Parts: sequence; C-alpha cells; structure tokens
Amino acid sequence: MSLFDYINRYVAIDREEYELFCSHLRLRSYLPKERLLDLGKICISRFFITKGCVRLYNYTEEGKEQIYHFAIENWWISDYASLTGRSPSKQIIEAIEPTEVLELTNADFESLCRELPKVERLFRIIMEKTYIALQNRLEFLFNLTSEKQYLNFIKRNSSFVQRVPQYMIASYLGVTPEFISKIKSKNQ
Amino acid sequence: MSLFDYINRYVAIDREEYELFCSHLRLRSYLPKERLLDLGKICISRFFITKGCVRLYNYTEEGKEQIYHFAIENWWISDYASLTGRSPSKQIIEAIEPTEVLELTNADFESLCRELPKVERLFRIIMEKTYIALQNRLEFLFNLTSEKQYLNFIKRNSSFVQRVPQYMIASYLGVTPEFISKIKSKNQ
DNA sequence: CGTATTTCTTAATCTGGATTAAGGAGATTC
DNA sequence: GAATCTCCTTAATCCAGATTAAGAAATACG
Repeated sequence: MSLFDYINRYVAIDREEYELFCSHLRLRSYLPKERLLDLGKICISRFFITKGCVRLYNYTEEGKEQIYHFAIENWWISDYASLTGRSPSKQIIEAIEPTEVLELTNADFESLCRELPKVERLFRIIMEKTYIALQNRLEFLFNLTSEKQYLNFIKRNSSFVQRVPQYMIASYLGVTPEFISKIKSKNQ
Repeated sequence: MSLFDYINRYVAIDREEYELFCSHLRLRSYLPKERLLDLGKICISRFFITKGCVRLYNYTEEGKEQIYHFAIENWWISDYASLTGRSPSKQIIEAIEPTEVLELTNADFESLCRELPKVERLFRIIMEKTYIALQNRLEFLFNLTSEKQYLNFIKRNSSFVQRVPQYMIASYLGVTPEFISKIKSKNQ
C-alpha cells in the first residue's frame, strides 16, 4: 500500500493535494541500530515508515532496555511528549532493520495544516487510532497473564515475530527472555 | 476554569465561536453509580466533565472490576474504540460522585468540525495530550514497582485520592486493596 | 438510634515470573 | 576454521505481590 492509499483510508485527497503533502516530506534511510531520535534530543518530527522496522525504547534505572513500541510499514512514529512539549526526549527511536521513512518535521506539519486543512483531520484520526492501540495494550497488560500475552502476541503478529529477536519481544511484553524460553518449551 | 478558557489553551476562539461550539453540547447530570456509557452499548459521544468524577472500567474474566481511567473536571472521556469503530463498548463509564458533563455526540462533533474547522485542530491536540498521558502511564507500569507506583500516584494526586475509595485506586494501579493497606502501614 | 452495607486492615500462605548461573548454537569476521 | 559476537535455552532459587480468611471501622439508612 502506498502513502496515497494510506491517507485516503482516512480523508479523501486527490493527486494534486497528495503532491502538496509529499512536498513537505523528506525521505530518509537508516541502517540497523541507527537512530531516528536520540536520548535527550528534542523530537521535531513525525516519521512514517515505508520500509523496515523501528523500536521506541529507553533504559530503566537498572540499565535494561525497555521497549514501548515497534513500528513497521505504514505506521507513524514519534515521541509525542518531546514533540509537543519541545522537551528533551526520554526515549530512543532506533532502526531494527534497514529502514526507510518519510520525515515530516513539525514546522512542515504546521504549514501543511495551513495549506491543506484536512491534514489536521487526518492526524486527529491517526492520533485516535494510535490511542486505541495503546488502550488495547493496557487492557492486555491488566487482564492477561504474561504467558497469555505472549501467546496472543505471536498469534496476532506471526509474520512480525520473525523479524525481531526474541529478547525484544520479551522487553516489549515486560518479561525476561528466560521466561519466553520457558513458555516456548512448555507449549511443545 | 471555564470551558471557554480550556479551549483557548489549545486554539484561539472568540465568544461568537464559543457560542457556536456550545450550541452543539448538551448538559447532563449523573448521580453516583449512574452510567454515562453501559457495557455493550455503542458509544456515540465525547463527554467533558465540568463537575464531579467518573471512572472507565470493565470486568475481568474472574469478575473483578478493572479501572483503566479516572476523569475529573476539565477532562474529556469516551470509549474511543467504540466511538470510532461504531462497535459495542467493552467498557463502562460510570459516575463516582454527583457529576455534570457536557455531551458532544459524534453527529454534533462532525457538523461542528464542518462549521468551525479549528475544532478539528482542537481535538487533534486533545488526542495527543490524551495519548501522552497514557504513554506516561505505560512507562510507570514498566519501570516502577507497584509500591513506587502507588506512592508516586498519591503524591501527584493527593487531592484526588481523597475523592475515591482506596479499592478503586488499587484497581487502577492493578494491585489488590490488601497490598495498598500493606504499603500504607509500612510507610507509617 | 441500631442495623446493614461498604470499605479497610492484618496476617498466613502461595505463586508467577525474576534472578542467577551455566552452557549451547548460529552468525560474522579475520 | 578458530575466535568473537549475538542470541537462545535450561534449571535452581528467590521474591513481590496475590490469595485466603478474619475482623475492624466507617458510612449510610430505615
């Protein structure tokens, strides 16, 4: 699916408006472990993944990585706290695979909203979708045991699970890699 | 703070635009335990709390209440999954105190967006704020022990904590009331 | 009032998942 | 093809917080 199709799922835009939209985007490429956003930097952009996979994470007090989100093709990712508060990011956004993104800086976002008001609507809808995904995550956290969360996660994301190391899935689910091993051997 | 002031924190509106905004709202009152949204009903509104306090919760498989959100004065609350998906709600929104809200139905929201395009911007910003609050919640869940989460919660919400029973705080934090008692006696 | 309902506390016991420690196995690199 | 990473597994032990079971306090209410 192209970005054009993606946008049209939420608001109707024609080719001309799409050209305008794209004129504010900048294509960027990252190798695995390269960072779209570094710890302590102010996040000034929203990133749309066109190819590859990234993770958003930080380090706990004990120095362990804690992954909050993955993003793959056709997802937006940003540190919204840093972006909207113009504050130093407490998170890192980092490529897992060779990744291509379309970067929309906040300055471009604001002028785009002025030139094409339906962009405001587009991002209102995207934020709602993003919020709902996070709310669902919270429901799993509170309602399911870690084992059920894991089994559910691999069932619903079987193709994605192939793409990232198991210890990252463990971090995302808030469990240890050892515990994932335990579950796997238990379920034959 | 009035709704007029609340809106002006995010987008500049004049008195005339505010009148238009308000013409789409409907004032509603609820007694404690009355429901703004019932389980299985399709959520068609966003609610702005002007007075009182509500909770959004569901029942776990074991039949226990799991609270996901509280909302007090000057917060919006809705079941966004049900609202945007026009699907039966898996949640309940219920008054804890005698509560007054301004109800904005989805139909009114849509016409309001057409009449006053900056409403789209307003809700885009509100959704970002709402998302950031939830992301912060997730960070606490993954980074802090239950004890630290509780101590942090009562420190940052000391006035709110007076307003709701302790077992609801326990549910919101995902712990048992017994465990809260334990923490309280431990911290003299 | 007194009775009932709701909320909170204490304490013993139990358990899901962490921690620790060791080793194995597949890639990469030289 | 040996050395070095990176990732995964197994198993013993441990612990934060749940569960269970009683009561004790508040609060509401006829």
